[in-house]
Amino acid sequence: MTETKPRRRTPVTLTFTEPANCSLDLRLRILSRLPFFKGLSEQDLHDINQRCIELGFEPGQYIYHEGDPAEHLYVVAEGKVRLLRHTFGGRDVLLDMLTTGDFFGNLASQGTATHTDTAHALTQACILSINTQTFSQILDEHPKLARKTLEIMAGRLNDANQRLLQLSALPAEQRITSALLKLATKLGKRKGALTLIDAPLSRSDLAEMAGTTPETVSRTLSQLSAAGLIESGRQWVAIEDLKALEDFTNAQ
Amino acid sequence: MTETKPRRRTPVTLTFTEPANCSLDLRLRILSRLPFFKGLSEQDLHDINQRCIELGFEPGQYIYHEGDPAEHLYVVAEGKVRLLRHTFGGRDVLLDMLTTGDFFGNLASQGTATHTDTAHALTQACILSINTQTFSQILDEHPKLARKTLEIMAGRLNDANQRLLQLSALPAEQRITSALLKLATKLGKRKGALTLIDAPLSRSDLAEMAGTTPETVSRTLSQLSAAGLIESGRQWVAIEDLKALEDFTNAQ
DNA sequence: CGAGACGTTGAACCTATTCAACACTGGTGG
DNA sequence: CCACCAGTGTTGAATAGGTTCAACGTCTCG
Repeated sequence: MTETKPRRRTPVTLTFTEPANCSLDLRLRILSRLPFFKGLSEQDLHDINQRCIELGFEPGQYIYHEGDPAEHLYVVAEGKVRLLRHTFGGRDVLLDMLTTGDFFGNLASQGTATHTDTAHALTQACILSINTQTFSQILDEHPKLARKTLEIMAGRLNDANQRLLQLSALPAEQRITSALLKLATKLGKRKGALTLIDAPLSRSDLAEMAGTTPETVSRTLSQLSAAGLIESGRQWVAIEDLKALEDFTNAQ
Repeated sequence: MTETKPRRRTPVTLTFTEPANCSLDLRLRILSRLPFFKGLSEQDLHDINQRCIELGFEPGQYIYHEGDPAEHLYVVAEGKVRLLRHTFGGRDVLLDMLTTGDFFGNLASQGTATHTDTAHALTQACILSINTQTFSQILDEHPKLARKTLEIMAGRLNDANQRLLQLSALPAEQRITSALLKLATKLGKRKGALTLIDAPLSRSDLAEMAGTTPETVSRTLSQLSAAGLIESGRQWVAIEDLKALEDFTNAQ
């Protein structure tokens, strides 16, 4: 197991099971699998399904931009979506990496609203779209879903706060390993002894997550590789030893 | 108007109108004034009021600590509350400064949960406390309140994300002015031409908000004072020219 | 009045950024 | 099919911004 011999081609999954346009029936199956809608009855799901529009995106396409009018809630049915925000200086900050079952967009705010961030398809993606007002009605009709949504939002706020803590207190190295762990938890896929982060992931992406520069990420990953904690190549990172990386991140 | 002559004593309001224990009736009046409960009927408010316990805190007292079991939702009836998180290195990060009408604590998560942050009374404070389960029921009964809560959480997540952006992209100086503006919006009180941040506010508090050190805050405030943008003294800051400070923060 | 917390300022140091040069990969067009 | 080229990644050296450490001044409260 010599980590000095990285794979040639990316080990990241790039296949896509659904065609761009799914049938109502297929969508219903997708919906029923989403953790977000878990606990709802068949009837409820069918009801919600009929109120969705479904969109297909190619890698690199934008779903919406910061400042666009925000009239929809989106749910990832398949694929990965980058949620980011632009700085004045042209740099980007990666707020979240969304995968199957995650929602984004405008939840339920009244009146005219604009998107406060940008959604960007990282891979080919199938996205369900619900009008904000319609979703508001659905929430009113399903207190269970409302509470679930609230819990998810509370969880995201907690994550954001934790990241604030790290940005203001931890050195770059530990912010990077922390980002890796977060991604591994969310997108991790076992590949033998390794845990592969199953999304195309550049040094810049990691830099935007950890609040640093691609150069610093590159240097840090080199060190981590040398220490036998990770393996990485062009557009991919895999973790050798999750436990060791956690210990490293929480050290001090 | 010579800003080289700071006030001797703090101009911050330290009076407290309510005694430690308020009557049910008085509490009802407080509740009806809270923006959080706006739009609910008299009957609903009365109903909620009866399910609240009310607590009094002295300045410096802790309401709960990170890691404590989280069984309650709290609402600030009066006073200021600091919401913070500890780092491993002993440093603190100030997540939010709460004032009348703001809620904090555990919203509605199922099962046993622990607090992920620490709540600390900055001034004398009157806090209403509702059992998490009870509040869950209230949310189910009042979809309007549920949606309002969801909107507030969405707003806080947005704030946190904006702060993440600033921490990773802006220099310390602009993060500090940004923190000042945020505080001025939330706790600002007109004092003639000045906008006073109406809470006891040390250099350390600002440092914990802006992700920097008390020394850097001190240096920066000195510069801002010299530039005629703010006035400050021991435990207080007032803004001379809000517009100019905004321009400064958003420059570049 | 004295003690301790808070605030200011200076100087040395250090981490991470910036700028730059170069290497590798993969896809495209001749 | 191969050569080229743009995007991506690596590494080095100089730089700058902020932290850290330290000393001192000032305010507040008991």
